[in-house]
Parts: sequence; C-alpha cells; structure tokens
Amino acid sequence: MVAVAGGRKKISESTIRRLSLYYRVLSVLEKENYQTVSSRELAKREKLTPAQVRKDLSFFGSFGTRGLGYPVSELKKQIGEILGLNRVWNVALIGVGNIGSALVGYKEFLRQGFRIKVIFDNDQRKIGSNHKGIKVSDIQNLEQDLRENNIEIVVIAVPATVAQYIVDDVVKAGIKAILNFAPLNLKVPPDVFLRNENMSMELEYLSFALKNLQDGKGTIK
Amino acid sequence: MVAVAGGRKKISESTIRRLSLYYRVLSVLEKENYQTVSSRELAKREKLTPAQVRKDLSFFGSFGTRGLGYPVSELKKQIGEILGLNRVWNVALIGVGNIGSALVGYKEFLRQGFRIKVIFDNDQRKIGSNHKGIKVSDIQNLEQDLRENNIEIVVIAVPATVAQYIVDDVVKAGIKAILNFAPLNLKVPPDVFLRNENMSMELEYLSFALKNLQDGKGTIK
DNA sequence: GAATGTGAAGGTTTTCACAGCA
DNA sequence: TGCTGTGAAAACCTTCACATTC
Repeated sequence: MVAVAGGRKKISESTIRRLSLYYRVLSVLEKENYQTVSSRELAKREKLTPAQVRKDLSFFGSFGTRGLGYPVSELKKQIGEILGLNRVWNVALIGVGNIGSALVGYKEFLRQGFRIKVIFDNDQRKIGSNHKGIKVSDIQNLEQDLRENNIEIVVIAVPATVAQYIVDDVVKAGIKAILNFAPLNLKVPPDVFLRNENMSMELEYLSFALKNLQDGKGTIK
Repeated sequence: MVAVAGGRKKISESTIRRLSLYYRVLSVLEKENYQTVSSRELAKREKLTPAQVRKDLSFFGSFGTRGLGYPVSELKKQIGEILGLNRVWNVALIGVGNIGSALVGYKEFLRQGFRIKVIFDNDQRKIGSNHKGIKVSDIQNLEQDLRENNIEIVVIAVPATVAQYIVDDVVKAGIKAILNFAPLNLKVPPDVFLRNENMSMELEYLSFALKNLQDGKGTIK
C-alpha cells in the first residue's frame, strides 16, 4: 500500500499491478492503431471488469471522455508516467546461474526501461566473461560498483543459502529497491522496497487447483 | 477464490499462496530440527501475523495443539497434501529460449515435485538436442506427445506472438493447467486453470515505488 | 501458562448504479 | 446515446479477542 501525494490517497498494490496490465494492453492497442478504447474493451482484454478499470484510473485522474472512452496513446503515456516507465532505470543483476542468464537476455525488461548495466557473480570462471555484451564483475567490488554505476534496482538471482548475506551488502550500498528470485523471505530495513518472484508458487497453485477442484473457475488473475 | 471438494468452503487465492510460504518455512524448520512451531514464529518468518497463519490453517483442519503449537513435520506433510505436493506432476515445457532453458535447470521445481518430462520447440536446430537429459521434441507432435507422456501441467515459454496458437493446441490436447511466461493475457476455456508469471510486473512495481519516493510523494508502508 | 481455533469486528477492495458530460 | 467518474453498497479479507484446550 502506497500513500501518494501528501498521503491523501491510498493506492492498493492490486491497482498498481493492474496498471501494468493496462499499460501492456495499451501498447498492443497502439500498435493496432486504435485511437480510443473503452473501459469495457480494456477490461475484456485482461479479464477484468469495466468498473475496475475506471476505478483504478480514477485514483490518478480523469483520463477519459464520457461517451467516447480513453485516448490510447495518451493514456499509455500517462500510465507510463505513473509507473515510472518513461525513463531508463539502471539495474544490477547478482548471480548468473540458470535464472540470472535468462534475465540478461529477457528483452521485455529492456523494452520497459530496465537496463541491466552490471552483472555480479562470485564464480571465478564467470568473472570477466561476457553476457550479452555485459562483463561479469566480481562480487567483491559490489558496493563500489553499485555506486559507480548509479544502480537503482538490484535483481537477486543467487542460491537461497547466500541471498541474505548479499542483500545485506546491497542494502549497505544504499540500494532502495530489490527484486528477489531466491526462494526465501529476505530481511531488509523498512525503507527498502523488496519484491519477490516466486516461480514455484504459481505451479503450486496449479497443483492445488488440479487436486482440489476439477470444477471450472479457471483463470485466477 | 476457489471452491474446495464438496463446495462448502471458499478458499481465497491469498490463503493458498500463503500455504506455499508456510510449506517453505516448514521445510527449513524441519531441517533445523524443530519439533513444533507456534503461529507466532511461523508468521515472523514470512512477515505475516499469527492470526493470519491460524486462520489460514483453520480452513483445512485443526493441526495444532493448544499451548504448544504445530508439529513441524506433520504440518508440512499436511500442507503438502493440500497443495498436492506429495506426488510427482508431469510437466511439459514449450519453448527453450532464454526463459525456457532456465526453467529446465531450475531445481526448485523438481524439489517440489514438478518434473519436466517433455520439452517442445519449433526451431529445427533445437529439436533433437538435449537439455539436462531431456530431448527436445518437435512441436508438430504436441498433441500426441502430451497425451503419451501423461502431461498434466504445461509451461509456456514462447514469444508472445505465437503463444495463443500454441495454447489453443495445448487445450485441444486436454490439458487443464497452464503456467504462462509470455507477456500477454491468454484465452482459455473456463475449465482450464491458467496462471501467469509476469516478471516485468514486479519490476514495474519497484519502479512505481521508487518514483513516488523520489518525487517526495509518499512512502510505502 | 501458553497457544490454538474461531465468531465477530474492522478494514479493504470490488462491484453497482447512476449522475453527468460529450 | 454512449461511456466516464464516483459515492454507496456489497463482497471479501484480515485482525481482534477470548473461550478452549493441553
């Protein structure tokens, strides 16, 4: 939950997550040369309700025209502004194993403005090697390299056993935003934003669904 | 929200996601040789509240002892039972690009009982090659191979442009559970469970959080 | 004494329904 | 007429508080 502008409004996490979805749909609509889009159409494309879409957007302003809908390009720009996507973020990746390697090549990140600028590993065989044009640095120099490269967001893709130690150093370097792929709950100070990407969780949800309810009720957003 | 066998209780998605967390913590506690654990301790380890933990578990039964807490191994087993983790699920992976390759080597999946049994791709250079001991099959034989291998869960790791076509075939083959890594909203019939893994979304959340922080427009609680 | 299990209270999010405007 | 923007209502989820049990 985030307090915006002077603490007047409260924006829920779900709303922010849905903004990401709207942004994605608007990008598609823009390519399809739509000029305007209704909350109904926007909702349909992400399996939400029109009221939900309108309410979400209303927290940030009045972007639509009654009787017409929302201007596609303009709304996309506005949501981009809200989410901070109309700029480039300097990202560091720690750990180039399985997951880390995949993330380096994940074009979706770059498209959204997340530029992986530095990569760290502790494996001497990997240090100095190239991943998509980015040289792998020694994690020994973590703090200094994070500062020198003006890193704003750190992605953790190391084994769970060492993740907490590394995060402690990352926090020491003054980083305020961390995306964690290691399957454990990391401890960070209250002024650091931490998000977890838990890939097993979704599979476990499917497992639960298959086991317990062969009765419809398919997509859970 | 899901109706459980018998349709009496409604279990929320959040509860099921937290069961995954409890399961993870219990695995750690088991290794640390804890015999019992209180809701307080369990909550602390995943930044939740004791009441939340007790309420979640109460939907499925009474697993604890008043005055004592929950038996670690037993509770782990029970939650495993609820989530369907006390068995092996046959999983097929479609697409061995960036993300797909990472998933093949992701040990966490196997540890939880998700065994990638078949891999598909449409790239002739990849077909027939080996990924961690699993031969890559031609996607032409998708329907037949899914059936012959008794696949229950399909993981989609192909580009967004082709994902819907592939999912249509997957559904035709009778698959009822799909985990989608492609950044779009797939259409599936209501009796098919679909979960999305949207890695950009978490980064966008961080971007939003940082932006609002930097603008002096508030803080996350 | 300690900690669970759970109705009831409290809080949050979603949906409804309609006024208001193009 | 068509569709947004939004208070109010409904649905949903979390927390409280305490009786209950070991």
